[in-house]
Amino acid sequence: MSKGRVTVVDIAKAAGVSKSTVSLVLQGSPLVNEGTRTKVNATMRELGYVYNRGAANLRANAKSKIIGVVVNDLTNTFFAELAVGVDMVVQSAGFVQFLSNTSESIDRQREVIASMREHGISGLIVSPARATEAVDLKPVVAAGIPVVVVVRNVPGAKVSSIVSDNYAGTHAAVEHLVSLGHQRIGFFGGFPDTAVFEERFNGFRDAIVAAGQPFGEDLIFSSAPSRAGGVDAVALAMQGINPPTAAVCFNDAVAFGVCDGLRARGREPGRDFGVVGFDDVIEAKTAVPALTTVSVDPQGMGRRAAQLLLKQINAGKADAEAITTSVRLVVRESCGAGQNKPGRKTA
Amino acid sequence: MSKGRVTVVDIAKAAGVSKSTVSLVLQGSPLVNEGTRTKVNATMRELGYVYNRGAANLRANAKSKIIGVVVNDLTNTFFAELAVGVDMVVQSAGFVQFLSNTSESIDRQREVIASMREHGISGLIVSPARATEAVDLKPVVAAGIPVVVVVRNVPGAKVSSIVSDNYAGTHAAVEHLVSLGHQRIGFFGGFPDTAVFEERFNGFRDAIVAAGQPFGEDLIFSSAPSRAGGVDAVALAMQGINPPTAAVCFNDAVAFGVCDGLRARGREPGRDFGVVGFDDVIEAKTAVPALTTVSVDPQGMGRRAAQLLLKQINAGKADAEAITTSVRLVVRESCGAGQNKPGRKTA
DNA sequence: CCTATTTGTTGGAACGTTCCAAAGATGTCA
DNA sequence: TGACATCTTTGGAACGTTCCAACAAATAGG
Repeated sequence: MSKGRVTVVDIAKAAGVSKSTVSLVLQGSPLVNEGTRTKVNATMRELGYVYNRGAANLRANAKSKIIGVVVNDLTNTFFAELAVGVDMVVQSAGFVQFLSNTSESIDRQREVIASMREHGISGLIVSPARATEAVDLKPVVAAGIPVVVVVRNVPGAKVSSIVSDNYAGTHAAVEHLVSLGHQRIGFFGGFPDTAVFEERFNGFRDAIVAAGQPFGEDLIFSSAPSRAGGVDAVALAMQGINPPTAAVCFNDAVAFGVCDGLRARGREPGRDFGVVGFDDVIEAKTAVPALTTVSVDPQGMGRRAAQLLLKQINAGKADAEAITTSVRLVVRESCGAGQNKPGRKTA
Repeated sequence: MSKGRVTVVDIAKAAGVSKSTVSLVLQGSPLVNEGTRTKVNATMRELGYVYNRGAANLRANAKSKIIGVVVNDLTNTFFAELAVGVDMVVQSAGFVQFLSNTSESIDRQREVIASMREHGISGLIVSPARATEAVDLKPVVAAGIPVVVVVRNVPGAKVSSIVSDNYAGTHAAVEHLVSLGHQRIGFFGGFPDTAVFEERFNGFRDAIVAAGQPFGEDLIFSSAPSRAGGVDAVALAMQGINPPTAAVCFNDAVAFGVCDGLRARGREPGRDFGVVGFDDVIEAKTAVPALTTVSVDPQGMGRRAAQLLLKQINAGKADAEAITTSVRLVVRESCGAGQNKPGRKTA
């Protein structure tokens, strides 16, 4: 087993050429004679040669073909999809992905980023843990490693970012509910300590005002941004004196929880109460009722992030680029508008 | 930026010692003088030194501290959780995780495994893509790299495996439904082309027979192992002449789909029809009704897999070990047994 | 026949670490 | 004082690759 691995020198010796020639073959150089090439290739196959990228990366200017991906919560479908999107393009560009999960722990995040640097990543995609600050990314960008943050922005960091148009999303959601005749729409779920919350909430508030409806604190039902949180938010909302008739939710998880909570109270989402989510996770279209939601396409976002990163890696230098991806309201059934159902298809 | 990175020699020069001493400090050797150590450490911090693992791994006998993780479908919560479990223990053992998603593509799987080998992983955990054969893992184990397969077994491969006790799981599910008085129980979802299906199905069939109930092909409602598939299975089941009154589902995704399908037909899962899932994904406990299911704890499974792998890595040699993790029926509401639950609604 | 040019091939140095054998200090004992 | 032991430090050789400069052989142009 641990008897020395097969190296280029072994191949060279066996094939009767020099290690330089083997190296040339390895890189598909046009300089080598066709006959030599096939002979070397045959020998490699025969001896079971495995390329040693570590050794190759050692050379001064070598690029490592490793890109680091850090997500804050892999168990959330949204981020898992994001990672899959990244993996797709990264993989087909011949790179490989170092993926780590931080579980929203900023210490963990620091550790994994440090570890990734030691392994010589040539680019980093990170969906930052809560409370991530510019200083956390500073050393990486100082080392000239391109960084792309996704989903959540990091204020003050000179890095590229790809976030969805949160403001426009909730704005559109409110407009739609208003057009269905709702007079009292609440904002359900999430905690007001993140940039994402702020953006989504602002879109909500401005749209309410723009529709000429009264806006007040009593329309906000804060809770954990999870399914369980959605249940809590409904409980909160329904005990009020003048409960809302529709909810714009912080994300799809909350929206599902809101549906659960409504049913537990004998009210059917879509028929008795309008529910709109945010993210368009895969379950959204198969749930009953199918969830009306703001579509974000996490996988596409992952792909875009990876493309942007690869572009920067190849360009050699990384000018910070801030992209907000446009979102789209996907009308299904949970808002109560699903009458004319037959053809609403998503890409 | 790309002006040469800081190396041990730079540190050595700046601190007035030899590179060997710096190396000793790096490894926390007790041989170095306390004063020297602090001076070197200070210099490292000052110059912004980053350890180069690639170079270190180059030495003949070096262990890479990288472990590869390959999953067949990261967008499925089950596997995402599994990956998180692995990450946890791997991370805290000072290793780092190379994670890749194969999307059930065997070609992709071959590629990523090859790529991982080139990066010198010192262990591999894989949840094999469908139709993976022993030969796909052969080169890896031949290279003396410990391999642990999870979730799905690979027949004939001389590697360790951790799979859940599928047979016992569905067996227990049936027993429970029988104890609730069901006389006609169906097996919903999944395609009979995988070992997992076979095991779960066998547990189901044997339990039906053991309960003295008639077993026939008309109790099987095959479909995609997804939420959408669950809806299809219900459609299939309900058009029969003598439809079942309860379902043991291939997995939780199917079970959720079955609930959706039932509702779409005006029947309430838990009250009018018993539903039992398999996996116990996170959503299972918060769904309405909460899903009765066979708990597999994917995260725990990931942790165990990682522990086993690390053990083998440290032991130097890997004796194949086949572990089946025990499962547990978690009784919630969807089976109709939740009578004594405080919040239960009847009409 | 001599010089260029093209086509393949090649040794050796370099990359950043670890590890070994050995060497300087310093102290201890007889 | 000499012989040892202990503590700390140190050059240099590896590890498996890439790349450069050089070279051999064959072809072409004058």
